Amino acid sequence: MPKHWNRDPIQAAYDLWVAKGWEDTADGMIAVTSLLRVHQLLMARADEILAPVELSFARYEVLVVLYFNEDAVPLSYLAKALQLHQASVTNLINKLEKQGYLERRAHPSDRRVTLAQITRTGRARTRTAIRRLNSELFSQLGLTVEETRAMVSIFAKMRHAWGDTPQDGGTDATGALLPVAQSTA
Amino acid sequence: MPKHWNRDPIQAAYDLWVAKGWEDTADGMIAVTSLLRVHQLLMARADEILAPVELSFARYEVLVVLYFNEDAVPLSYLAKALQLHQASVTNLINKLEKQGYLERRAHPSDRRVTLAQITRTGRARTRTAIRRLNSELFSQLGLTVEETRAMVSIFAKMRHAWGDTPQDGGTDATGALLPVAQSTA
DNA sequence: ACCAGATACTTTGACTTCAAACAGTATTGA
DNA sequence: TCAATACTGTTTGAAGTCAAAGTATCTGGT
Repeated sequence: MPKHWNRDPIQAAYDLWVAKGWEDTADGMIAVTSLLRVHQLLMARADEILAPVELSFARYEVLVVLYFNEDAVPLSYLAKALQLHQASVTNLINKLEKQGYLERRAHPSDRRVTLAQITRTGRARTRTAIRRLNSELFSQLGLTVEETRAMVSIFAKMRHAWGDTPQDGGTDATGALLPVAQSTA
Repeated sequence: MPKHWNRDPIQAAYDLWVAKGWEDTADGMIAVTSLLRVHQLLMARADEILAPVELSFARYEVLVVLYFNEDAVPLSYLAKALQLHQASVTNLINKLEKQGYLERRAHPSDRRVTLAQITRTGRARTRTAIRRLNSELFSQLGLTVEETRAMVSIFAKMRHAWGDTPQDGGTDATGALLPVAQSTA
């Protein structure tokens, strides 16, 4: 085989950055770049695993929230829980309702609110989806437990550094790493 | 690992998994979940930083490839380099051409091929974009150099485990993916 | 030389996301 | 009371992604 083997593109990018005199940001650059690549692979695999269950990962996430809430929840709650735009939630709910995995309900006292209630079919689908993801994705990352936890730990630090505060205004920093920036007044 | 104070949603998810008896996959689950969240934050920030330059991160990535290739490159090369679908490349190239940051060229010998050539304006934009990302994103991850490199290392191991081989059929899996360069130019 | 199959790109359509504008409902305060 | 403001959800439109089908061109085997 020819000797100009194809190098890891990410390593190549690192060298380019250094060659341009940006060695001080080269580590961060490839960190972001490889995160994007891993995300791409992860999502492709997840959608592949969920395809037989007729779910995308986005719709799976909605169902999981409902699965763990026996009561119907407001759509606005889903937007906060999943950190999605309201319009995205409306869109996902439309699809899932059309599939028969959930139903819209009226809020008993506040007529602005629409509630989402998972159906029996939805429950069954979600169970299957979770089982499949557990066995084919979450346990197959190719990492040791230590590495996995190290990664989660680093992500937690990043989230806190970026002011990714837990939902509504809690002042306590989860990782106790950094004070939570007072984002969004 | 902290306990159950005001819900970091990801920690809460971990507890749910354990409560269901899935403790063996709970680590992988929150690893995937927090990766998605960090990706979400990262992309939002990147697009925010690039907005004044009238670029999205997706279009920025195309320009960076062209920026480091003085010669025009085939669109199919971009698809491989960025791991994108051909149709996505066509779409991005259309936008960038409309913005005047690149031009389509004919391949001298193979008339199937379309080449993309960055323009002077495109070069200037790319330089600005890189400068902004370097100073406002890549160097602001909120991590130490050691943590950043550890993260890259773990990503490399994941990509390797998932068969994310460099480009076209490179069969040699030397340790190129493992340790992050010890730079020190 | 010629035709079958590969390659390169574009087009069309589905999906997911956000932003902005809109409509209906609740809350607040003057 | 009632008008200004806030909140909830939907609609519409733009961006980006993929899959599948279509067009044009090249290549290879006979």
